[in-house]
Amino acid sequence: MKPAGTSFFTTASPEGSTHQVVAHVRGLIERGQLRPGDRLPAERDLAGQIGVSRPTVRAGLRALAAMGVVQSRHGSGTYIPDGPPVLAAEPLSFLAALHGFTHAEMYEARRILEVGAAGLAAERATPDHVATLAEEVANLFASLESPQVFLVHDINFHRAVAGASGNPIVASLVEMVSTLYYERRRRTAERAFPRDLRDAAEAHRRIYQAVRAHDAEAARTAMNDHLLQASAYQAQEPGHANPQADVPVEPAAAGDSPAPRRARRRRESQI
Amino acid sequence: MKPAGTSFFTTASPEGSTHQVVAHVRGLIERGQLRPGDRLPAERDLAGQIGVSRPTVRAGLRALAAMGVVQSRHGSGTYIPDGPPVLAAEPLSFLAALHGFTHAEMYEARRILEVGAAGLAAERATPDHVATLAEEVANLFASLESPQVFLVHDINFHRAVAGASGNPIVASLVEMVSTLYYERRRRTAERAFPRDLRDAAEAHRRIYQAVRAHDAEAARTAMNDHLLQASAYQAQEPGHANPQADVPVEPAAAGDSPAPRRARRRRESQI
DNA sequence: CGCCGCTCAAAGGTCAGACCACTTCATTCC
DNA sequence: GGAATGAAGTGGTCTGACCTTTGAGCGGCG
Repeated sequence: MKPAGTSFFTTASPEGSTHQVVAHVRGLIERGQLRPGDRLPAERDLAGQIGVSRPTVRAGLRALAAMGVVQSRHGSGTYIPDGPPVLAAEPLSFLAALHGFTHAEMYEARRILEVGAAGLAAERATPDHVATLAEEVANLFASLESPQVFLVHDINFHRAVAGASGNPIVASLVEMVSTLYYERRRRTAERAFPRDLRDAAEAHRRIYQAVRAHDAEAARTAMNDHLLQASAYQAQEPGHANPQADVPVEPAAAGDSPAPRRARRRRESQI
Repeated sequence: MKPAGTSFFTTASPEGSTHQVVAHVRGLIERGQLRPGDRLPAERDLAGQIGVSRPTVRAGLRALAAMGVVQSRHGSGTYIPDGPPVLAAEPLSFLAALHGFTHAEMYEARRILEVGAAGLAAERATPDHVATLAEEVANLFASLESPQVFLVHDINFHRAVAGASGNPIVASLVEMVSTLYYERRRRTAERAFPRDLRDAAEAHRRIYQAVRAHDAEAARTAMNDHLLQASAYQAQEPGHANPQADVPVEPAAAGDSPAPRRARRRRESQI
């Protein structure tokens, strides 16, 4: 039996030592010693404070960075992001790739969130919010000739609605889900006809009017109709026109994949 | 190999070397070589494949683990979680701590999601789903005397509704948001009166009936009413009766001398 | 006097090698 | 045949070093 000298009471913590780092940072946040925009102590200092080595600190910070809690700047330090609350979209993106989420499902999730947000926005939008929405509607009508610019204001409008909901959690969720297909929309937007853009602009205007009138039910309906139509429009788009062509190639010849044996098929992927 | 020093464009990657690891794993996932339940190559092998050192691989895997994409088991390997898609709740929890999300906001976000999920469930629930819901309703009525057991079935019921929506993204979001206050509910549940539990069980039964009848509008309304009432019930609860006690005293806390040890006495601010 | 460029400390990023802790499974011994 | 035992294999952590980037201070040049 090897005595293993260093195991006196080192790993006495219930969880991994790296978890201590996350917990420590969490503690700093919860007791208000660390707020958005602040800089964390240097890794070497943090290691001394917590009582672990720097690699362990780095592991914890890496995890926090992946969650979007912190953000490292090479040569400068590690900071807590400033600005409005943001949830990282990458986890959802991975989940989509892993489980083969469909476009329809993503649009549906977005619809639920944005319809709810629109309802809240109608109930609580401040004059400032209303003004922002009005401006973006105007921008939409002003950019019917330029799909790329139109898309920017489209995104801005939906973001503004989420912001007008007054609920930062809802806004974060909307943003996270929306991020998933902005990339895709950027491609389809190029082929949009001005007439379609005009229809979309009109739909946004109806949403805006309902919010301005503080008519929650109308706002919800308008947002729902708008997203249903947008979903249908995207569904008939080419690009992913392989409804059942889900056979993902699988280079069976290559024998360099020793691990997975079974060849179960899964649903269409690609987010 | 590389004599370090001035890179002769070795690191052809635009981003940090650790990002390569994440991208590599993502590639494996997207080309179907890595699916839920599979085990990733060992860290040492992965390091060789990608061409980076093990610490770098570990950093990337740590990030993926924080996102919930992978899951390490000491001594066994790193796996891709099996089962239904799950979004990590920790990022949202940190965001709540950082920006001081209120309970009302969280309940509101949950309400939006679950009301939408209930509507979808009413449209698409299979007989199996309906049966599961019926069973959980029965369990609720059977556990009116035991708040702890009641809570378990309460959670199960809402999870089942989310699952019956047929949309895994919505289910993931519901789960993520719900996780935030299960902890809290566990504490308040202890003080619940049987009469309150009976009311709650009745509310669940109404939701179930609407889903079984495939009446989406009724399901939405029933879920909305239920969550509004639950929110009001929690709002009048004591426990977090420190509305403005979020001033975390002064940092007079003696420095962290050697090791924090078991200082589990942390204040559970919101959550 | 003032602006520009240089220098250097600080901080994050990466690498290398080693050892420990845990799992797993095949072997061996009752 | 079943249980104890041992050896690989794998993630977890540590030590220590070096590089790259950043940013601010400082000195030279105009």
